[in-house]
Amino acid sequence: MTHDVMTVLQEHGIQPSAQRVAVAEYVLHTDEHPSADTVWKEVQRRLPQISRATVYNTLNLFVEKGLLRELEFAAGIAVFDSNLERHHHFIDEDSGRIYDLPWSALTVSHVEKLEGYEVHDYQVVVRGRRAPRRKR
Amino acid sequence: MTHDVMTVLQEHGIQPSAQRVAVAEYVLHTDEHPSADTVWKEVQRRLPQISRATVYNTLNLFVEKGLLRELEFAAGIAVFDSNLERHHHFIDEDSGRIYDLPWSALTVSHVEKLEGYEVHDYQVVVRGRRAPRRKR
DNA sequence: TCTACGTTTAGACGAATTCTAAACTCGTTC
DNA sequence: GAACGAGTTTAGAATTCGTCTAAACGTAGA
Repeated sequence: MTHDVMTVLQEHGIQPSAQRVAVAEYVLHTDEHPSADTVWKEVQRRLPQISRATVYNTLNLFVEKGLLRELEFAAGIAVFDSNLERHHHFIDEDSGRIYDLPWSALTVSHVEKLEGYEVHDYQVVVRGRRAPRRKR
Repeated sequence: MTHDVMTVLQEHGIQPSAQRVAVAEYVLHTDEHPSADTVWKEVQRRLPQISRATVYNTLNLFVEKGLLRELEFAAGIAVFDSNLERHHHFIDEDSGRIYDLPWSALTVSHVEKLEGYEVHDYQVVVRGRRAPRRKR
């Protein structure tokens, strides 16, 4: 298991220190979606002396190296929307800006009958770049 | 314009103070999706003495009164995902927990040919409740 | 005018995250 | 094997976003 993780790190060009292995071990073997602080607390149970900064650095490194993804829609700050109609969202990867997409622009199938889930609402989050020279 | 906004506030049962009008004016007439702090900074340009707490209170009041929506996917904390395969997400409204939905569970149509946008990635974000008594 | 209630304010507070500078590790060179 | 240097980790300070508090303020109605 530990060995696996070391290989994965190396394959991504990450020097496998003890701390990084411990973080990777936790983060790659959970199907939860832990926050950075949760990762810190969990990893501390195995490696009590690990510092918070290391965990944050490591997670950011993993994201940078493609080992992990930061959840696209976890913006980190509260964002407000004066458009009360249902609509989807487009996130510009360059600027981080969020644009509205009309509800009718996209269609999602099967969403109401998801097995095991009671659906109250949904939307599509699209990421990319606003194409140049097009009227808005 | 100011008059418009005052009417809107009153229609939502909000006492229209100078500060609230200024916030409403900015927030209802932008198609950006400003963060609370951005709103504060913008409104300060018109009303330099306005305090941060007022802006936050006002925004929350507007959300409560249905004038504004807080963006559903702004989780407030960075969350990481070790599942690098494409997948959708389900957010449990009770617990705030995030679950993965297999990519094949949902289909989105028209997304690749969105006019004016260069699409790199997309996903569906579903909110609701996990249905009781179902195997995961 | 007086009262009462709602509103605004500055600043303290707290949580999440980043920054900084020093200390540590470890492989390489002399 | 001592000295070096690059990379890594550390504690704690700093920053940022957001909430809370208590006092001051404003204003509508008796």
